[in-house]
Amino acid sequence: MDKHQVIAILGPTGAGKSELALSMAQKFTGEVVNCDSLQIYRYFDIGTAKLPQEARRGIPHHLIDILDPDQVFTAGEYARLARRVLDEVAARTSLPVIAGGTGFYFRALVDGLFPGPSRDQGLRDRLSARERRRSGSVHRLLGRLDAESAARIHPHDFPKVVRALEVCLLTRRAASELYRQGRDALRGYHVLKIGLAPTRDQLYQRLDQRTEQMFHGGLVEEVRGILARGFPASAKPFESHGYRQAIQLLNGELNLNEAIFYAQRNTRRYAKRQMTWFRQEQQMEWFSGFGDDPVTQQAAMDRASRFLG
RNA sequence: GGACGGGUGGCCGAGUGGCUAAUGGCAGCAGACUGUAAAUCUGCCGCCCCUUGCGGGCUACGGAGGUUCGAAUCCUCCCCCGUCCA
Repeated sequence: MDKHQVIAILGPTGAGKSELALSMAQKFTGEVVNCDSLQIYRYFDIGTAKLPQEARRGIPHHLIDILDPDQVFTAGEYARLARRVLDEVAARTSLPVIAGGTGFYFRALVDGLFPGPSRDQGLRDRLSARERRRSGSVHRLLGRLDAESAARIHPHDFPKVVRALEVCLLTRRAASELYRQGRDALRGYHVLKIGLAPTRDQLYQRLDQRTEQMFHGGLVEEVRGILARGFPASAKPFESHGYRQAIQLLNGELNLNEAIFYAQRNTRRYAKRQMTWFRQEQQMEWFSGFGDDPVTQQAAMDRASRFLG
């Protein structure tokens, strides 16, 4: 059975994924499929380093600007949408080029999630209330229902404790047991995973610069505009580095220098986490350097050619 | 010249006789991650040693002495920094 081909450009933020993906799509008549959990949102442009429409050289970009900032979105949701996009792109014999740094979304797309229930806000509210009453009680409850998950998840990691418990309560089975049933992996595609790995010093330097530029280039105004549209400061995407500090700046909790400092720091930490994540990703083909560097780009292009050829 | 305040591990900064290799933050390193993941969480972080568990050794709180069973913590002198008075 013949499979379609997909190229994925992965790596830490600021590594030049968007640029490389764009070049790839252009060269191999492809279309870019976003795999970034924040570029999914409308109006979040500057802080997410979203490629402006004018810079896309006419190449179609998918899964960007498809959600309002107050809409709840999940990895499962992403996987469903992305798979549909992949099928559509492939159907018109175009090459899907996935680009993004959200490793979890990418894994949900390619490896799949376990067949479990969706999130249940009501249940979560109740669990949160319970936790507030007695700290640690939710983890203890998980221990009774699913000792294996409880042992694996740190008691302090509340979000993960809640999800495991949610699965247990909704399915009346242990989450760890359900995990063993496997994941619904992507079928019908060969995926070439290209990882961008610039040196850390250079990456951090670029990130620091970029972050500062965001603040001088309208990030705060962008945030003000989003709020003016009626979206609450409590919206999920505002919890991300850069945006969080912009909100705090607007609230007078930070001055500009502090906001930049914290945004830079958190961005660096994020990049580090991404590297940790992608290091564990199977079958990655790593390229040193930035995706917008001609040498790196050429090397990646050559690899892609062999993959497609 | 005089009066105060201060010199602590890469940085900031607690600590004011033993429980202190020394709270905490920053920086750094490593890791986890199965439906809000740019989120959330964990570990290491003076040096060396059996990679053996709360193990052992060495060097550490400006410098040099001293008091003490024991000092980053007390005393003396010296050096440096800051503020003020001259």
